[in-house]
Amino acid sequence: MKDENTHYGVKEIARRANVSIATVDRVIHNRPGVSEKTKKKINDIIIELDYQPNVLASRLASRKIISLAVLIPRVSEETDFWEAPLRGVMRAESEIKKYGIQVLPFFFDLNDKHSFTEQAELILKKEVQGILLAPSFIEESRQLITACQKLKIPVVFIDSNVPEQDNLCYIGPHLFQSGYVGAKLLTYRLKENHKVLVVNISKEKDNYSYLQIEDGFRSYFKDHSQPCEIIRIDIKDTDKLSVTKDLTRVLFEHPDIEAIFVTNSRVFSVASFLENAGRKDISLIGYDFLKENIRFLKEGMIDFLICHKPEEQGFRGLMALYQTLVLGSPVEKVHFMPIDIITKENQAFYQN
Amino acid sequence: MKDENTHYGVKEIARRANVSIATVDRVIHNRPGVSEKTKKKINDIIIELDYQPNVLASRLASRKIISLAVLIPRVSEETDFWEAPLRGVMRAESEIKKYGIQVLPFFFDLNDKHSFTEQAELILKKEVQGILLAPSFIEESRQLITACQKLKIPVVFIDSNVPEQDNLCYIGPHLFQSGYVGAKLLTYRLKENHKVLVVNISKEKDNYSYLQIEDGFRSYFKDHSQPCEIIRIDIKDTDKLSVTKDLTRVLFEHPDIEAIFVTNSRVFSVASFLENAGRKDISLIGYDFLKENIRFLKEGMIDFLICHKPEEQGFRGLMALYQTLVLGSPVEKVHFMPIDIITKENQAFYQN
DNA sequence: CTGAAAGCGCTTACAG
DNA sequence: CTGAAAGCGCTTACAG
Repeated sequence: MKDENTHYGVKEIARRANVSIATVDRVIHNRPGVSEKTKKKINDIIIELDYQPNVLASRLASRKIISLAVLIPRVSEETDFWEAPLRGVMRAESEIKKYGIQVLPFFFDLNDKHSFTEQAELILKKEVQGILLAPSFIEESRQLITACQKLKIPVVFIDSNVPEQDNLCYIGPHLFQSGYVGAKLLTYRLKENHKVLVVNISKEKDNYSYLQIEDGFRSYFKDHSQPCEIIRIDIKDTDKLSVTKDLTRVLFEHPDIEAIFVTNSRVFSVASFLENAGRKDISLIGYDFLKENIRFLKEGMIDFLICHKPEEQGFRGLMALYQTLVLGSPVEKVHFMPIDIITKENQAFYQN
Repeated sequence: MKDENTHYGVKEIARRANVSIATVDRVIHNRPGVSEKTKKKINDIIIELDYQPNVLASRLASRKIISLAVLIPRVSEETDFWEAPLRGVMRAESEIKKYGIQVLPFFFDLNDKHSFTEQAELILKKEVQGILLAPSFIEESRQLITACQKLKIPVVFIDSNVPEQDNLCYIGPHLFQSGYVGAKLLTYRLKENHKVLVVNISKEKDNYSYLQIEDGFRSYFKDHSQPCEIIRIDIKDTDKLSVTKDLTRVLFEHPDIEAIFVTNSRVFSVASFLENAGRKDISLIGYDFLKENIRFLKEGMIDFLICHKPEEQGFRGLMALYQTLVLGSPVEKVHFMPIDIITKENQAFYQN
């Protein structure tokens, strides 16, 4: 019953090379203590036979546990966004723990750079084999990555990218294009005066993600030479009071604003404001599949949510580490997530 | 180094039950030849220890190959829709073939019921352990499923469901809601007279899928008591001539139609017609991420495509079989796919 | 009805 | 620099 599927194993390689399988094993894993000559002989046979290691057997025999660190923002009362990537990570872990893989989660505070550095140091002490990272703080992330480079620890980015960095890969949104899509959706809701407001609500001064989003947003109008007046506002504090105060002011100055585009997941606080202000005439678009956002989406206060599959980012991020570390197969350097459009009507079936 | 992760195996069960591991194995797999007494004893220990079998070891030791049949429509020149599910199936196979799983693909002709029955019989002869099925022909599918029930072969449906059938699960769209979303999207493009055309292009008389879609589509307007005149047309042949003829007629009778909703993936032929007829003023919505559709989407002839992740349907469908057959873990009876909204702007990042 | 033993394709000490 | 042997947690004949 030998079909074309005949796979040769270490035994056959050893037989052909006239060595023991222990030596074959050494060559396969690049372990020292093999003469160049036998090494070459074995490698040639490996190529000739197109040897594919049996991951099952390998993981079964090796009682080593591979530890992967995950460093992402802590879920705060302010937003439950980071629940989703964590869920994805956990799902990945439960799928691959049978291969002896263990996940060590670390969390930092999005309002505190120091907590990031702190956790990063903790990770380095743990001697993990790979890291999944949300590089929210660019400089601090750069430092961590430099350290990992020296230790040859692969790092995967999710949610946002730090370009020109020697990481394993990035799995997340194409922010520019995402803003572009946002603009397109917004045009569906424009009526006469074509005046829109872009809102960025964030305490973090160093988060440049929204710049790319806003860039894409503005580009849409440029590309389509649509006459559209864009007002913008930065709300530097995330609490209800600040949001209310700032929005009240801008809407007083520009009562003819037709639509609002929020560059991140805090669109719910704008929705809440509009609801209280009785401005249901203003269309609203923002980001992310948060519980609060969905509530306003269902109520009709939010017209569209754009979403980049945060759960899948976590899942795929961890699987990318697994792929290099265990399977030794290559991973794509950049993997953009889809730009999902969520409305009241299709939200029930959305998969993060 | 014994943390809470201590997992007991067959050896420990055997030791505690004072039997050999062969007997434990018999009980685990419900194989005959064990006295009720020892069976009970072993089962009790299994429960007490919360025994989790090691799939790796199990698949490694068992040299049995599990064969799964896939029965889906053949990719025709008319449409490449079924490429995607097949791709998903292949991707699943390459992930799990290391567990000794083999996929046997079978194809039928969507214009020929007989070819379905023929292939179904071939599958039954092959003695496969599971079937992934696109139940395009309802009666014929029912027959196949009845046969599988007797043989205790699990069957997974994708793309469309056959309700009240004892299959393992359904993985596919919620058609009603999908039509509902289509209607919502269409309203974005409506201007004055609110007159829309619903087009169903299909040779198959027995495909009821579009009825559910149309139902959802109409329900949207009912729910929102929007004044909207809905014209409908059935185009019974898929060739260009028929489509042109029928559409020319209906647009002559109703020159004030503002938007067209096509209930399936043949929206490209309507787009092609509109382009040639110079009716770029008419908005167009349809289904599926086909090459031709994307071309028209990019050109702006199609406004929205709705898509239900056909590749993922194939992938998940096969994985569902793997889950029951190999892992023995339960699968959800119905798994609805997201209702994805594709526009010119986000199409580049869409993942089928 | 039950068990001893070999084997799946690897890895891991240990010995030389 | 290299090999013989035991073992990972199961399954599979085979023998009784």
